[in-house]
Amino acid sequence: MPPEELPTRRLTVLDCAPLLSGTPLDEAGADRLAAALRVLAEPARLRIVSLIQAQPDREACVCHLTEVLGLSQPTVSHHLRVLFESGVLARERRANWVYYRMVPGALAELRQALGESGQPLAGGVTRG
Amino acid sequence: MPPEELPTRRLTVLDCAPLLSGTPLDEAGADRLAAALRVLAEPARLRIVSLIQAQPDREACVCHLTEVLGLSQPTVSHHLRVLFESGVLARERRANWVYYRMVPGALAELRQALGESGQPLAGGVTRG
DNA sequence: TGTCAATATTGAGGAACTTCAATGCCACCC
DNA sequence: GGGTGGCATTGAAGTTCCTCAATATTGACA
Repeated sequence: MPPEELPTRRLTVLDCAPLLSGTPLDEAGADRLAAALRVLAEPARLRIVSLIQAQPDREACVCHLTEVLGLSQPTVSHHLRVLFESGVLARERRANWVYYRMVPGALAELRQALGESGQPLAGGVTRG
Repeated sequence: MPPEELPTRRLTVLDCAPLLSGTPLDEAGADRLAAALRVLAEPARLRIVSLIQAQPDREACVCHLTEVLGLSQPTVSHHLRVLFESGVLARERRANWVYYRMVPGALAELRQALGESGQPLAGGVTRG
């Protein structure tokens, strides 16, 4: 296995119409959006993203995350890989350590796909 | 562990207060948010929400959804149950048919949890 | 070159989930 | 009341996913 870093794959959620727009999702669009949501629909991965954002410099190394999460190092590495390959996190090696940080705009894409489309529905103003 | 500036000794998990300055998710919060995301992280359920929202009157009965989705009736019923019990959909029986429609604000809650522009993953989702 | 620390990968066990056939339940109509 | 149509539930098969032990890989350093 070559020691190269995997290329960052960006989310392609926005190729489909927002969830609450007038045009329904086709099968392919639903599959893509579901895959993007599945990346975050996991407690350990949510905590990883949250922990990274909570750092003063908005980045964290694997050892720190492993310590805080209380999971084994391979498990944390697995989740980081999922987050990296889905385009949520970026990584950079410095000496012995690998630092992960958020990819700007990755979550905003998901929020838009969930219906941030100017539709009046989700504003919560239509109550009673 | 990576080198830190001052103090020289590594902080333990309980000591690392400065590293967690942005109120990261605790375990329970991560579980709740992951459960809420898991409800939508499924192509069939995404299509159901999308199809309902695409109806002129913003509601659909099971038979119509079953027809469009190309899934068996028990499978569609199962997904509708998941969406209903998680608070995404509401249902109402009229004669022989059961109509499902969106619960206003259900998705807005999720979008907020994903970080309404700049505050990612803060706050909580109350539905499990 | 050899050793050590940090991270990645592999493989397996087990839990959770999707799906459908079969069946049960409920409302309507004769 | 009996029959029918629409929907819900049950049970099982197959798949996906999380997790960890074991192992491999990489970079730093003597």
